Amino acid sequence: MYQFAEIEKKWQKVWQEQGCFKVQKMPGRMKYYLLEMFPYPSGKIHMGHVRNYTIGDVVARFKIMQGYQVLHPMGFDAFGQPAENAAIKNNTKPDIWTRKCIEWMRQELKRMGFSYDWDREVVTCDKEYYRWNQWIFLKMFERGLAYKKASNVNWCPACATTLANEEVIDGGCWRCHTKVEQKELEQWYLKITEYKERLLEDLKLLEHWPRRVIAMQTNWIGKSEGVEIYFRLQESDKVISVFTTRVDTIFGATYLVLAPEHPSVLEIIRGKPQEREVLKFIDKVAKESKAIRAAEGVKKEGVFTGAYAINPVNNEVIPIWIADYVLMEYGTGAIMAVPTHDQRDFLFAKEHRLSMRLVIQPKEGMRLMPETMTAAYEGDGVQVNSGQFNGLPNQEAKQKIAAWMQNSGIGRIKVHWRLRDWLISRQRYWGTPIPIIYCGKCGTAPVPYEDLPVELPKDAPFTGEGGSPLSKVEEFVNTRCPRCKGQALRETDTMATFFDSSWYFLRFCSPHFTQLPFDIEEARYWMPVDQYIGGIEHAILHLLYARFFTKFFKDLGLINIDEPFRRLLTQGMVLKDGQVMSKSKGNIVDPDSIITKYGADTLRLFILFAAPPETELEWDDRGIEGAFKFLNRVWRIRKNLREKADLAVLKILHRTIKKVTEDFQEFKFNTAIASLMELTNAIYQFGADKEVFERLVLMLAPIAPHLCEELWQGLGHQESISRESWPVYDARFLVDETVTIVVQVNGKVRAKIETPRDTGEDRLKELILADQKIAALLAETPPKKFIFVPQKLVNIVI
RNA sequence: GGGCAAGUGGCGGAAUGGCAUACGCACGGGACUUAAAAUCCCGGGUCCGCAAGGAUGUGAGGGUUCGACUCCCUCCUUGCCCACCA
Repeated sequence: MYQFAEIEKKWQKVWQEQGCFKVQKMPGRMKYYLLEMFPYPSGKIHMGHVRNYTIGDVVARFKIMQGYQVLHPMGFDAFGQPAENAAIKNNTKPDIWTRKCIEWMRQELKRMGFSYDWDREVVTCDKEYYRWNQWIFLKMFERGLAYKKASNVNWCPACATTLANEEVIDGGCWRCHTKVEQKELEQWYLKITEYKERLLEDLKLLEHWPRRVIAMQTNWIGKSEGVEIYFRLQESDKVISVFTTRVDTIFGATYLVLAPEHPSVLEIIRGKPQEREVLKFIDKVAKESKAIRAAEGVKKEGVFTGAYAINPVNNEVIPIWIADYVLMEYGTGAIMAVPTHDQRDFLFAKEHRLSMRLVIQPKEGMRLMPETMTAAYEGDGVQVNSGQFNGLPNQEAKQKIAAWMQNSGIGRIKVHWRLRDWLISRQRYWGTPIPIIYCGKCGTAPVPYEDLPVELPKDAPFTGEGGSPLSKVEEFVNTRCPRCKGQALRETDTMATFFDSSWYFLRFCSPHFTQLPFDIEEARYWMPVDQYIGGIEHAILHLLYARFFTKFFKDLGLINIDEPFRRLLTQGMVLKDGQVMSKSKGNIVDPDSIITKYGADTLRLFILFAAPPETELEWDDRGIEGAFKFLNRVWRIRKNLREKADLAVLKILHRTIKKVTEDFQEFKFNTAIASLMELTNAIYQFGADKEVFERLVLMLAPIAPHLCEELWQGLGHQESISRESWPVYDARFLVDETVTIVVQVNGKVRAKIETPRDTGEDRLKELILADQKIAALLAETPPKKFIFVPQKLVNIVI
């Protein structure tokens, strides 16, 4: 058994003392920026971190050996609510608690042997970092991209703070799952919608992103093309606009439905007999939160308003209803209902006995009739009951109707987006103060750049409930107006922490730069990130925000790239007994205890070997034993080297170099390790000389760096193995003089014959027919056809 | 309801049009040992057979092909994301 504890400690010290992984830009040399999503400093690393960072570390070390300048930094996403909660619980301060956690985590990361340039560490709660959050905010404010508005916002009562749309999951808070309420508040927003076209369009540039992440972002941005249609009221000139993506069904609109919150509702019902009933219904819906409205799903309640509108395409008079299934947040808050071709409208119409008209007849199958339909027909077909558009395929009619409506002024072709502006105000203490001052005389004023940072006070009386903690710190709140120098008040909300992580990858390029968020020259060299690695849970929020910030920096002229992350790898989760490791399930395996028992190299090896990076990984205590056994097996080779290696082993060696190099490039670590194991098995069978063994050690080094450093030194080398060149294969060893030809009869393997490589088809045929087994099979039924796959296979059809 | 993945031995997984189950775990056998552990070597899809060998086999059913885990169609199951989105 090799002494992993000693060896690992020894080499970690050497790496640190020699500054092995410090990196500087070197113009003219190929760079490689490898980034793993930085952690929230919870205090302990978990297997998810181990997996994420091990994958990254292997790639970083591999690229260094291939001769790249590799930027591989690490930092801490240190602001956020858990620090406040922990501080309350442990009767300490978020600052102290966070710094202690960072200290522990840094030690654990070092114990894993990761090749970070620790000189570049970035901690977001340092004022040298968050001052640039404030700087960025002010730049956005100047350009109208940061603005304050009052609106109904998502409010988590447990966290006592607002939430972005992106942070509401199934109607609950993304962090504590408490039911989210709606609250009218004045809050700061970032105008991400200004960038919606580019955020959508540039997804096309991301060829090396997982398709599903692209799909999720596309979905989230939610572009839909349709027509806004103007319906005039029967009794006045007032107009109700509706948005539809199915303008081909406009002739089938038999009523309108407004959201209960629609601003026109009160006017429409005024003085009507239905007024009282409608008000009652609105009141009832208002009490229900959005989450409940969505959750109850199928139930579609509504009432008639007593008013009528005119369908502009055929001047038909149709009733106006209000219903809870129409949402004010989407479209215009009003819809045209086409019960025959929309399932929700169909259910509602059946329930309230509203009329239906078929306008699209399927091309094949039964002819539909509204009276006998049991569900809406949402597929394609041919227009009927649609005036001059009758007989057209509906997809074609869609284009023509839209153009016609636009020309006659009864509608307008319009694009609707689902993406909303990003709410960044948080009523919490542990975050970046928003650099804004309110003056009674001058109004809202940005903090002058020279006054940055607006420092977060060390002390604030926070309890986790009621209002922004900073509002209670008088020396923070009270200030002077930058314009009139009179008494003024500071903004007391802090920024959402997703702001911090939206540009940290740029800060890593020049972490100590004092003139700007980052040094333009450094960023020009290092950016974009060549490979980004992290969890799928950030597929929307973080990655969308980071893309937004990058485009903003481009507009500021600070960088000249459109997208921050060239390639993205989303690693799978680590499971135990088929479930995600979690405290509540009690199935956590602590990386620390594994390192103590087997060493970091074994842990690294196992986590790469057990599954491909993108799939879920099932933790297996016995599997880790196997990984440990393999490393010991490699360790023992050093004592049994021969003078000269067997040709068989050389062939396998060169095949392995080819395979491992290719696999590393594609992040197929599990199969790369499998071939290293095969090579090891071959060495046990045939023996190896020093050169063969050295190349095995070089290939294993990115995976098990400590063990390989020790072996490398033992083989007589002075330099760290991490700076050695990656081995190259010699193609001459890959070619054999003879090949094994698989002989199939009707697709079934019946024989294998060994022949010289260059055997011609005629000669091969002779050899095959001479084979006893094949001859026996062909005796009864003569062959119809021979199919030759050169140097591989022959299939005989009989 | 929409979108995207995935389904292969007892288990993790390999093979993406050409020998299904590489590599590892677990299991069985052997060597070494007084013995055990460790180590080294060998064997394992399933069914029939002492064996040689044969049949069968990648969620189910169909198709394309000389040949399909791989491509196409239908269905089932599981996971993830979005969702009264008009």
